[in-house]
Amino acid sequence: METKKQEEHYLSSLKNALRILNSFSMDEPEKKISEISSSLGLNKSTVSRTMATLASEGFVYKDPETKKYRLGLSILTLSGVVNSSMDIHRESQPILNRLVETLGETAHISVLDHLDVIYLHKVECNHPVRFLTHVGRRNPAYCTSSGKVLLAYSNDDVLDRVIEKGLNKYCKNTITNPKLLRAHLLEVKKNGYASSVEEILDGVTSIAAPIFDFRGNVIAALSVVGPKQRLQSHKIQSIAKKVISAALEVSARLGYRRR
Amino acid sequence: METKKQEEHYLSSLKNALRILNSFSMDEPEKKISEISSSLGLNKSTVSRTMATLASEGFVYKDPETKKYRLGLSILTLSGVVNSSMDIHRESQPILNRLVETLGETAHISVLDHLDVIYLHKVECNHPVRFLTHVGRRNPAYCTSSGKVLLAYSNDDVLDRVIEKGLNKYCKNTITNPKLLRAHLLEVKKNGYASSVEEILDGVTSIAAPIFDFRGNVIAALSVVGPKQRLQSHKIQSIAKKVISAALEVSARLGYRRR
DNA sequence: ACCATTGTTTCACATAGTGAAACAATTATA
DNA sequence: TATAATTGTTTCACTATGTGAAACAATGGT
Repeated sequence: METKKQEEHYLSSLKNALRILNSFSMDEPEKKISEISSSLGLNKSTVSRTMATLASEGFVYKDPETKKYRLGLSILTLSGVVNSSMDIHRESQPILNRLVETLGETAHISVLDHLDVIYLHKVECNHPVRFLTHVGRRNPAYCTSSGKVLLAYSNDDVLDRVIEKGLNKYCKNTITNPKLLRAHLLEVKKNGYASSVEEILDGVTSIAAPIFDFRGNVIAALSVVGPKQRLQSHKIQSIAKKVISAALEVSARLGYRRR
Repeated sequence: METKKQEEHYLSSLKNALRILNSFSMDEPEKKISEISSSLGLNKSTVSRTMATLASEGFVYKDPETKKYRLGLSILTLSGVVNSSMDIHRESQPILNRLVETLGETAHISVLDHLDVIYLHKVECNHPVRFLTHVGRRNPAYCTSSGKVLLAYSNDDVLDRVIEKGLNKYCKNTITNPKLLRAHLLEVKKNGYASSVEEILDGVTSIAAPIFDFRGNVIAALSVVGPKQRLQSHKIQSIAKKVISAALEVSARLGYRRR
């Protein structure tokens, strides 16, 4: 008991429950008790009681047909609280709307969470061909335009940790060489925007620019995403200009004053 | 026969944590340990340990500036799973977009959760004057158009429980008489739509129609909301027609075949 | 500087959560 | 239809775990 670290005094039954919740994903949106039990290495009865408690507060829902559990509406209610209590969510809405209208492509706001980018907000375009991004989605930072912007402007140790964790080749243009990545991010910071053409997914291009808070810190990125065919290479510069100015508009609304 | 016994099997530390999470709201998006402790009647140390565990899995986040806790990004990630695993969310998107464009008002998809309506999905209009609804919001069912639609098509015992819980006069036109409410809901079912003019909030009008699944059950409502001045009484019928047909389109996409 | 307020950690204790196994309830197979 | 197999819930005994009071830290306000 003496040598145990401080982090170990987490409440284990709660920790179990949260791990169970976090194990739900797009690929596995519904699960049976036994599946959860074996995949997380928890006793059947523990899982059973945990799920019953989670259900009692609306965090999961037991489908009466399939008898599988899915995430419940309390999650949705809480996500509404998260969104509406975020200044950036509110302030970016009209600017994103306008940008989507002029460019005809989907726009996002995203932030860095650990080593990933996570999408906070999304305004979809009307094009029939769209992508399967969604609010809350995580992507590796080093192969998305928004992630690269956020890395470019964050502390060096974040980048160090990203590199230490390893650079996977997701797609043909993914930067997997640490040196090249460092050089590329310096370039991104110099240009004030990042672009990503087939670095994470075939045929997908994105362009991102930083959003600053009142202190001049980069707190988020604004990006547009679309198929390579529509966001062609020779258009990237002019689109980037629009993305940068939209991001600056959001920054201004958050109290940022350009020097 | 099972309800009472099961309550004793709930994991209390988990239940505490979930109650804490559910206590976050639009009005109280951030809280200190002591506030949580006193408002929920939990010991300081219990709350402290619970929050630490919640933070370790990203369910809350401690603002380093204010030292207050707010809901974390895991919530957003999970809400993305909830949304994307819902057929209705995906299928309604283009239809809502079109409706918002033609009517110029905000549209929602909502469902019944216990005795409340809860908004699953929202497409906002471009009007500068909008309402503070948000995805995940709960409203009493009996004084919103979508709630009335959902009540009109659900089992009698749901309505009984709503009435038993009491009909509060939220606004000048709120129906607080049980008999009148029952009669009104029969009318709603006959017409195939519901309207609500200043039943929940001053100056707010909404119009809703039911969405059916492949079995012909009503599983959600589609509604438009706007200021009384724009959604004037004499226009309601014609707007309702459009709302009904949009709702039927969504129903068709979910496999509903009109008989 | 002081006291007031809040958050974290310690500690002893009793409760509350655990796992194995029994029991139900389904579902699959013969 | 019977039988086996799989899965979910409940029981039960045990002790690990979460709890509250109080001590300790860390701030903040006056």
